[in-house]
Amino acid sequence: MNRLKKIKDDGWPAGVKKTKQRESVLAVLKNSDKPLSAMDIYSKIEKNGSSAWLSTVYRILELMVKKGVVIKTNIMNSEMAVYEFNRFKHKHYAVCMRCNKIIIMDNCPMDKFIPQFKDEEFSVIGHNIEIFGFCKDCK
Amino acid sequence: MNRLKKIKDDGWPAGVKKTKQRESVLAVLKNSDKPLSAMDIYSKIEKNGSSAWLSTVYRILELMVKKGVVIKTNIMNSEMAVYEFNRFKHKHYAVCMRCNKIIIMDNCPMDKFIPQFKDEEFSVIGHNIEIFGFCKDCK
DNA sequence: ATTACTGCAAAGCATTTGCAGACTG
DNA sequence: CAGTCTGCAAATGCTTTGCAGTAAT
Repeated sequence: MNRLKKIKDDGWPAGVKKTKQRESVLAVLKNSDKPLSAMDIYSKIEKNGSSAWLSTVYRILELMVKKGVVIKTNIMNSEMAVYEFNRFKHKHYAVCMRCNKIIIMDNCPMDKFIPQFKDEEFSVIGHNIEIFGFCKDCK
Repeated sequence: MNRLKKIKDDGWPAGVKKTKQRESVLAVLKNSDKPLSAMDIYSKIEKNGSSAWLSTVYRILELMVKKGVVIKTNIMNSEMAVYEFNRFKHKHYAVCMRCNKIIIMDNCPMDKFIPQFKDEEFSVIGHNIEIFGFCKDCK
């Protein structure tokens, strides 16, 4: 894995110029254990004393997703995408229907599951799973 | 189930006025075996010789979702929501990563699965599952 | 020096909202 | 006839794009 050094040992994607803004975005994502929206990332960068225009944040995120360093998701059909640092760990989230808290699920229902399709052949590459309900504070 | 007659025998939600536009929207959804976007629905209504302004379609969909007659989903993190008539059948979709074809999956990985959470209690209400890969025409 | 990246402004797209007139029960 | 729903227009919120100046290798 990682034989071609697509991602360098320090976690920086190969062939990508280092700039203050890019380092800020990646640092914010590395320091978070929850997925963040572009706006969240923008705010945290400002709070850290740095700066990066919102459109720049979007461009950086798009690049990092393409490089495989960052994962983009839409949680609970929200209109806002969230991004997280790719730690190459397989995981899923449970989302509280009242407070939107995100809880990491430790096991995966797809582990021993063979999907069955109606008529069609289909080669499975991956899956998204999202559980919803109420967290202990909300119910 | 349906003891309180929240949904009438003809499939119309109780206490909801019948209008030309609402009947058109629901008819389009009933006649489709795939989830449709608001725009799809709008186009199909026009094609049928009726009409309903796009914002009206959105308002009707929102109402029908609230009444439990329609299900809203965001497939493959697309920015566009899709809607389907609620046939009260539990199912999941597989989506082709190239042509976006939607294929219905016949079994559900959550059937015999007990989720485990890190630290937190969580009462599960439901789940979304989405499989992605390539359909037989695309690979 | 050359090429790529960012600030900034403005556009884009799906969806929502406000209002006055039209329609349903 | 009272109250709700719709057409229409305009606003919204997230995200993308174009361009000219700035910075990285």
